[in-house]
Amino acid sequence: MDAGAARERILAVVRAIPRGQVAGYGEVARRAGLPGRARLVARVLSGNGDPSLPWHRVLRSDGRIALEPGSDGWREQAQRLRAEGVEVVDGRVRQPMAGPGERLDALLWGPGGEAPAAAGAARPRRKK
DNA sequence: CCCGTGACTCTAC
DNA sequence: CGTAGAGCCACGG
Repeated sequence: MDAGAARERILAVVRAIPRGQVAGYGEVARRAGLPGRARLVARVLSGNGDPSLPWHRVLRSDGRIALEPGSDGWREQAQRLRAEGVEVVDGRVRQPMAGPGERLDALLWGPGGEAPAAAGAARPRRKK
């Protein structure tokens, strides 16, 4: 698929995030059928330009806001989340996270056995 | 065409 | 919990 289609898919997934809930970049990418493109998601959000897009509901895999701490975007994202009832402490969303690969997704999108990220990640190396 | 950059992620220490 | 190292992707110089 071309980049344009991928972008649309990503935007669609982001728009589908329910109010008051959040999702990780990797999770969004996966749900958009683009495993391993978490970075692409970030790129799309950085230059979207759509005011109605709930970009603030997308966080890093560890629940932290991806933007530069203290920056305007950072503050705005935290504020928007709190406005939706999401607990944000020191740029981090309070969530009882499970293990890697499904910290945010499993809890937010349901227990429907999501496959572990394993994308863009360091592949199993055993060195030393 | 090579190289640096970044709203990313994961494994090791 | 924090840092360092290593993949991966799309883009711009």
